Amino acid sequence: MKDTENILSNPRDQAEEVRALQDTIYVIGGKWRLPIINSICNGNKRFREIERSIPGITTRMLSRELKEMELNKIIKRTVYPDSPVLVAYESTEYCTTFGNIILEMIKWGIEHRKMIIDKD
Amino acid sequence: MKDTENILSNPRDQAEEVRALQDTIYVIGGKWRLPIINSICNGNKRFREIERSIPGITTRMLSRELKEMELNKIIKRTVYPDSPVLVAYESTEYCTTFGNIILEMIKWGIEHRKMIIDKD
DNA sequence: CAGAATCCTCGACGATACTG
DNA sequence: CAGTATCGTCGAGGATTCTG
Repeated sequence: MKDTENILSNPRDQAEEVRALQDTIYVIGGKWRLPIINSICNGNKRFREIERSIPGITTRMLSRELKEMELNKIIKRTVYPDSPVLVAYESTEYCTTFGNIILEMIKWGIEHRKMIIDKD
Repeated sequence: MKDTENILSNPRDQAEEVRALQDTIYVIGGKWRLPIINSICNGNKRFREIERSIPGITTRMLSRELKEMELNKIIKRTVYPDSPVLVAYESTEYCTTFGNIILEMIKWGIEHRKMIIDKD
């Protein structure tokens, strides 16, 4: 099984990797999923709080995404029926599995910004 | 500066992180960027070769993305003017900076698929 | 082989206003 | 506060055909 000429993993592995990559992109695709997950993982719980923590997002998009993410068990939504309606969003275990991806993306974004500045 | 009640980093850091995250999403957003980068980093060089390595992509999208990624110095395009036109795409250093993100996303995708199977 | 040209669809996303 | 309801746009992406 030696294949010194080819550094690459075999075609089957490659095919599996592309699929895995595409699956992931499908799940966390779009502009808002990851920022929302990140915000909630950072401890933001209230709707307006999350909203304010993500530049550019609208209530409509936040509402939509939260709803679907709740269905997919990515987050947990709890209503406390006190006087002023209180709702809290919290991360689930599932939610935390995105941690490394988010970390790497934040790292990249910071490095990228440095690069841009250096170039000017 | 002790703040034992708050595990979170301070608001300024959080704001920077969201921005970084959004920057990254902007750069690698869409269905095709990362799969293409991945394919090229895996050693695929020819147009049809890359195309075949990415399930679902059309020549139109591949063409569009490659063109823009060349402009952004994410990849390098070389034409060898031999008898049958030969073109080779190669990764640049810049291209490799996405490595960790892609790796984490592949990991996640593979784990995710396992989960789905176990649940059935 | 390596694409360009065309035409088209549809859904992600935005803006704004309103509700309990 | 925590959303819902409407309306609208625009561009990512798809399907197909054609070219050197």
